[in-house]
Amino acid sequence: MAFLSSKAVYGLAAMYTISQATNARTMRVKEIAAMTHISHGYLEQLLSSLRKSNLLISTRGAQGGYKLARNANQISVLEILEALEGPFYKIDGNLGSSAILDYFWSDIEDKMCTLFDTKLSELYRAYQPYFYEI
Amino acid sequence: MAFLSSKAVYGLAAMYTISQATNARTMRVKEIAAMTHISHGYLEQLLSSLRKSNLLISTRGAQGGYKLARNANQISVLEILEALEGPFYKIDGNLGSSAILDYFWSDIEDKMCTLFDTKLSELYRAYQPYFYEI
DNA sequence: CTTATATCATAGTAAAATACTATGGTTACT
DNA sequence: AGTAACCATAGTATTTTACTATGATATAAG
Repeated sequence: MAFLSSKAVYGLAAMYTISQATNARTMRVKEIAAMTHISHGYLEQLLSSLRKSNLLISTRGAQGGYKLARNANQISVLEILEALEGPFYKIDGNLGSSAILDYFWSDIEDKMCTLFDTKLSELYRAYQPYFYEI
Repeated sequence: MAFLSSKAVYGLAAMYTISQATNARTMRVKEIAAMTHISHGYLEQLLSSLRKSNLLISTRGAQGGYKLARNANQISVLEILEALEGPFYKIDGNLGSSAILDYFWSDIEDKMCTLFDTKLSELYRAYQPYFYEI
């Protein structure tokens, strides 16, 4: 049971890569693809979705590319996931439902959102310490 | 983005229904299907998976049916989900990976497991209070 | 003004997963 | 023997996934 598609993992990898660009310079799809090992054509589609969700700004033509639309501390992982896979929801309707289970699932839904409420800028800070423990 | 399939929701609904049976009596698929509004044929498949994962015990023939294999306080929601959808994992391989993001995703994986580490017996107790608040 | 370099938009597609239905077999109580 | 249940497997329409392919459009540089 994969709880995420590669789209989500790719998307976060791309966003993280762009967020690490020096001086917030624009990065070309080709560069991002090389760094993340995501296929160029597919990556273009993902970045396009992220742009349409106002998480990225693009410049066309030579010397063009992508950069973050907002500061990395104002973009959450949840926003990235939802931009690529649509808003979080359990499943359609109240399948096999009972009131108790409806409360349980809606509680899970809330906690899932909380789980992914991490800002792009926090990733490096939060997980960097692990490197020194090994 | 549905973070769960109907299989998981159906499966928990069925397990919860069985757990609520008086005196731990066996319940027929037909009964469970009627109570949960899950198609009889499909439900049979789900219950079969749950039995193969040692969460249910079945009796064949007339007066047969299903009952919990263990006490409801020894069966977690996570076990039910994994019985139906296979073990939790992010996605295959290290797609678009960086060390930072690998740590992030494995952290998420742990937290997801914690999230679903609720026992069947706790569902009623944990969510019952909400009924009095409305 | 042309050319090279980018993104942008859309269509197609193979493979897998989902959510079932259908059919017949096996077991066990009466 | 008959009937009521679970058991096992196969089939299937629909949707999603993870791409590839093609060409259009915009912009900077020469």
